Amino acid sequence: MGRKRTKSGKIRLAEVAELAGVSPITASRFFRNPEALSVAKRTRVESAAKELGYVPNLAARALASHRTEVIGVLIPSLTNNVFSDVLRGIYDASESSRYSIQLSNTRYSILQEEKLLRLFLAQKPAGLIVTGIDQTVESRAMLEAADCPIVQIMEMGPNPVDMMIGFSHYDAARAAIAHLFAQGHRRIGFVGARMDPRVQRRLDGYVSAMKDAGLFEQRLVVTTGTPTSVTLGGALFTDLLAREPGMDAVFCANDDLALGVLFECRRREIAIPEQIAIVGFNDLEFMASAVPTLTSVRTNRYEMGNTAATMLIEAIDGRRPEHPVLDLGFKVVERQSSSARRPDSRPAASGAGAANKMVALPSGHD
Amino acid sequence: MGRKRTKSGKIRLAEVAELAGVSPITASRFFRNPEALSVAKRTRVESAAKELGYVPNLAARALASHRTEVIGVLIPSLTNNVFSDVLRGIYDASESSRYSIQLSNTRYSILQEEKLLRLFLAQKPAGLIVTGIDQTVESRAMLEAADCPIVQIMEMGPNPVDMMIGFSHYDAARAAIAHLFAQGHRRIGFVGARMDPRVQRRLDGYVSAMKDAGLFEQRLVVTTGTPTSVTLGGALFTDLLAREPGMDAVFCANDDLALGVLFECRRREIAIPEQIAIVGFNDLEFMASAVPTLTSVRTNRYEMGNTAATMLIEAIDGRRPEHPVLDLGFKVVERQSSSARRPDSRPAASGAGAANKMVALPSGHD
DNA sequence: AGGAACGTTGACAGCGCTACCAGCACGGAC
DNA sequence: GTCCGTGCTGGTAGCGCTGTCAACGTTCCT
Repeated sequence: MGRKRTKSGKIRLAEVAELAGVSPITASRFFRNPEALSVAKRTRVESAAKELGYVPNLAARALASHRTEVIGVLIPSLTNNVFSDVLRGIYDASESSRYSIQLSNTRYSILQEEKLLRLFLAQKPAGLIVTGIDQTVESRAMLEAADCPIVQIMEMGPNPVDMMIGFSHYDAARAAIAHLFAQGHRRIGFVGARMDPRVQRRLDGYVSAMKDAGLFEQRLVVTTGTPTSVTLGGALFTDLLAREPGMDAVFCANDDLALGVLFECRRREIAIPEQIAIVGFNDLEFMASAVPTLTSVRTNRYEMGNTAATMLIEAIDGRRPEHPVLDLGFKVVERQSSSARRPDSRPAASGAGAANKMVALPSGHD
Repeated sequence: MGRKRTKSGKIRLAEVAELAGVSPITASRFFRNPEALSVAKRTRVESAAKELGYVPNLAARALASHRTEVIGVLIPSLTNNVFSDVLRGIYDASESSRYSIQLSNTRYSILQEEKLLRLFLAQKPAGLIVTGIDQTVESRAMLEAADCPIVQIMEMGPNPVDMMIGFSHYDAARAAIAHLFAQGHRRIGFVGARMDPRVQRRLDGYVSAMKDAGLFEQRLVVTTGTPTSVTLGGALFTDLLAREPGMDAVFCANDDLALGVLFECRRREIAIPEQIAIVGFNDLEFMASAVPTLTSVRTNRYEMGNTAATMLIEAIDGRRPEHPVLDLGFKVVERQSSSARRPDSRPAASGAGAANKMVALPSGHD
């Protein structure tokens, strides 16, 4: 195992400059703004750097320039599939840039978020990506005072701190309920877990759609603060069924819960969608593969992360994006679990997705 | 220009020292090794720092000390559920320390890994967590020359670079097959996707177990390099079934594939486990909730990440862990999908996990 | 009592890089 | 021919912190 070799052997900018026959500051400029050098010196520095295998010391750079090349990302969960897709988008976009990602997990606590935000800001990040629009007053003030670009992701809201990319969870839920109405369902239950602000807004959308139709009843709603899981979906559905045996559809706040409901129905020999229709949220990959295939609301998670990071990097580099506030919308993907038609009990083996029908709905701003 | 006030009135260590009536270096020591100060000065510096709201400048610290407080983590995927659990463990362990996590995604490419490793090492990380034991020769050399502690995670191997925590994928696969043998199954298929080194070793374990029993046949194995998914599980199973209609069990290299097989069986009205038994790998949460509940090999992912980070931090701080090489083992969790008993078709609603039977197997080193 | 041993503290000198501004050569405008 | 702008280059002076090591005061031993 290697031990204590230190500065010795390390190539510094000065060495590169010497080999290239220029001053250190000129060499420095080469790495930050090559255009500013004459072509001759540019090539000399370039080949000197390559020859010596020069790697800049980021700490020294940060110290001297009062700037870092770190993008801070605050997300509420590392386990949730939703965020892993978003993160993948962010990392993919950052890879081709010179910025690196610093990730922190708020665990769905805005107090924790505030703490982490303070920590980030102290390090003068190049940019920041934060989840949602429900920061503490203090966090909000820090964000507004920050001298770096900021992107809020996952949802839309009235007062963006800076840039914003997401969709309306409220509208998405309303669209899901509208779809169920269109299929003739009336007694529609709601199942939700870990009621974070976005799940809450889905519930709000559900409630408003049901009220509009004069069909809302409190007992149709079952929620819990517990983290979501497939098993929990089954348990909550069991509760719901006990309260409201006449229910003819369930809207689940996410796909894990929907899968849990599916399995619970199977256990109870409840026919889907004949007796009960199911609609999930997010459209994770397995929804198209389940038996019966499960209707869900598709959200553009990878694209959201990717676009957010791309926008942020552009803004950092001084090219403000044309649309700093972007609604990525959603799609209600209709599948067997909420189809009025009796689902074919023997579809082609690989045809799980064959019955998909897209219902695209741009999410409007309220 | 002279002594300009630092922009944004940033509090420096010197200010804290002045207010506390000590020298800057003493104040500095307070933050690195409070024990070295007398109690009187310690409290003075502490209150001065709090009063001024001092936040250390990490770039300056890194520059002066030739050291950073960054732990580099190299993982092959951001989407895979397996790694999100590991990551959660790592982040949880790092939160109570002063170290921050720098995450990079190798996308299952050891060449990409080598590139990222070089990048990390140039920044003198405090420690490194790398996935697996299959690095390039060059990467291996860099790791061995690195002057920071290193933990290899996810599996066990003969020549740890430094520390190592994982389990034997080979043994785990053999245990899964042994379980199926014990249930009377003989024609056991293998379904695998994205054949990374660890999946490959599961396949090796399967092959050896089958050969030991004189039951191996190449046509029982279906694999692909494509990324894994539930849908893919169904498709691969379809292939397998076409080749080997007499198959009586399937061992899936991961749980997503197993779920896909479950759905495909449902589509084809194949009874589980009467006609075909299913065993998955990883024991994700939904396995206990499916209908029928699905047997899987439980791996300790969160614990692996958490222990790896904890061990690493201890090593960085000079307290080398007692067991630098740790086998976390695995458990074959037997459920309905591979139970010789006819599964109860109406278990208690919430009793999905009631039929679980643990078969603990420590994974030995070959 | 004298001295060694220990614990605590501070002065100094950078770490490797970049901000700032001055200086230089060149060419076009007058 | 002079002036001045432009483009490029380099010198100076730190950025905020810590490694090193010497110097100090105290305690404990002989």
